[in-house]
Amino acid sequence: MQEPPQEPISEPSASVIRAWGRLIRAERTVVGRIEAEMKSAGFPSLHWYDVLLELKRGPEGRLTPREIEEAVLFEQYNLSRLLDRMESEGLVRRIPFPGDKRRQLIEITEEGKALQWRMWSVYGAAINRFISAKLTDKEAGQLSALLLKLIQE
Amino acid sequence: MQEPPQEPISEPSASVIRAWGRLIRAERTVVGRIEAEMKSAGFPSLHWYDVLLELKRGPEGRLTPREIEEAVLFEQYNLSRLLDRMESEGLVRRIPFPGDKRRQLIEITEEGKALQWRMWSVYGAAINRFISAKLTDKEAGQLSALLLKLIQE
DNA sequence: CTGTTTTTAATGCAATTGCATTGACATTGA
DNA sequence: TCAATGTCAATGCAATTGCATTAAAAACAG
Repeated sequence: MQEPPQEPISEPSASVIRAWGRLIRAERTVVGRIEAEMKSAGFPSLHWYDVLLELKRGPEGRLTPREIEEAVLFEQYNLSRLLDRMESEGLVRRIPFPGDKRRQLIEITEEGKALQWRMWSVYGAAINRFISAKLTDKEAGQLSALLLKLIQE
Repeated sequence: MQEPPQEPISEPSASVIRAWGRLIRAERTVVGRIEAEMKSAGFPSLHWYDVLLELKRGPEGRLTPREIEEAVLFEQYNLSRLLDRMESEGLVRRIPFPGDKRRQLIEITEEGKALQWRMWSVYGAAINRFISAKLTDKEAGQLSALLLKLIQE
């Protein structure tokens, strides 16, 4: 078996590799802890919260699925089905998009707003416990700035 | 409907909330980009890579499932099934744990080592493109230090 | 010892996610 | 105008993940 000629690989630096590993690990750790709190308080997952919050912030509590998708970085098909479930729980409703029959508007219901509010009391407390307790405000600012660089472009 | 008396909620600070949002978003963004590269190069997901790398580092290329679990933060049942799939691809094998019939040792095969190596050439390049290109080494070090604080305790 | 508790890994079944495709409509360009 | 292309959302089906439980073995307590 003949190996194809190998490109010379320029290794990422040790500090970059370490940062990458920590990013993965920190995300899993903190999400895991917070999700566990949400679940034990009887709430659905943070994905539901993300959608509810985006909608609540949107004009008249409405966004198109595309807009939600971009805001929360879900796959189109996953969002489509998540909205099915949320609609069947009465948290959102689908309404026609004026002037374009392909699109639709997702509107948060009063029940949806109420759930977002109730979830926040647990979610905010969890963020305090798992983030505020670990970082000063200044450090949080530094972290934000660094992560922003990763997101950009 | 009578609301139960509400605890006074101490809101997380704006900078903490922003850092938290960015952590989620940065992780999704970078994982998404890197996973896409791995997939288009015909490789399995990074979860497979994580397991292969841990095993390769372990003594004689062997670890117990518990050890892997702790290293990569997967759920026990997910790891159990992931190992099934990896075993059926010939990447790892399960061998008895001497002196404890509950446990087992997972051993990476030559094929597993080869796959880890081939994946790294793509993975490392992706890390370069999506992280090294965005952060200096110094910034990567700062990021690591901040994320470490989140993981600890 | 022997019964109880704990640890380790697997598994049945439900829920979710991923992949590929489809259907409906809108937009573009000759 | 109308064919070709692009956009938006849904869906069939496979793969994976989550949840609850189980089985087997080890550790522990009296």
